[in-house]
Amino acid sequence: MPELPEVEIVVQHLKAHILGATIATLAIHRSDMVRTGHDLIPWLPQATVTQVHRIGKCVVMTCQRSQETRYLLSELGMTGLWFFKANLATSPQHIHCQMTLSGRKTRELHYWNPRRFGGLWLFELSGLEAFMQRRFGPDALTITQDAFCHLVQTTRGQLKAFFLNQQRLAGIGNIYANEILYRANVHPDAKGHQLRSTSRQRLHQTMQEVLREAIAAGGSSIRDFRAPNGSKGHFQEVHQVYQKDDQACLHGCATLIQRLQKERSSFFCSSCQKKR
DNA sequence: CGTTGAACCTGTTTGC
DNA sequence: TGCAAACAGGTTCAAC
Repeated sequence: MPELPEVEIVVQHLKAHILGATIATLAIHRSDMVRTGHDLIPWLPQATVTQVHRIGKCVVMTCQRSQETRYLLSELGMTGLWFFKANLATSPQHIHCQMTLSGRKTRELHYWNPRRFGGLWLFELSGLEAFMQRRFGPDALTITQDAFCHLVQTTRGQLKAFFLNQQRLAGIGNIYANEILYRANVHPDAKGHQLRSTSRQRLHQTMQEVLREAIAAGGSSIRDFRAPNGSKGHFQEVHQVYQKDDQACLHGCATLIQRLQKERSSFFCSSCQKKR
């Protein structure tokens, strides 16, 4: 479910509500959701959350106790969310981790994830750095135009696949890949290295515009996505192509939006989106 | 090294 | 109505 804008919303809410809070208790209901660092679970109680930030589509909470620092990284997968109240989770049996907190108004945190894609990782600094290096390319929201254009130029495959590959560029998923390519007038099957320089630059500009607008709108709530307080995002209301197959292109041409492939489909306008 | 496609899981929607 | 198949925003891993 959550791509960069949704994870950013989750991080904003966590920052506002639990920064400076101390973890009082921690309960793991499904230990297989903890992918790495089981030995660090007993360390967490009495640690204070000193930082919350986003890496690609992951949420990282920095935890401090005495002079030691550890990191709780969570990946949300397709259906994962953090909630401030257990009753915000529509199926309580899929809450896999619960914390109680002290020192702030918000006293609970619940990790809910019905499909169980994603999970929790507990790291020391070296482990976190190795994980980041292995998994993530530069962040889509902050990458410079030059660095982005270089990535595109060195991509032999289709641009849609490039956007989904987190090792090349971190943060974009299927919704935003489709929306960005449409707004930039670039065909999803266009080969990266065949794109003209102006198209590469426009793609970078459009990508960051779309991401910023989506964050400002609270993200996209297609079916499950909710912020930790239960509120929905609104960016789905202005999606132009995602799941709009057979609807008229909004650029004013008479073409209908097409859908390519059954799963993780590309949605695009064959008149407006060019392969170069 | 870069790219592709199947596998992983549960819940909801679609179609017969 | 009931059941099965198709599909959903995610990553991983093997194979090319």
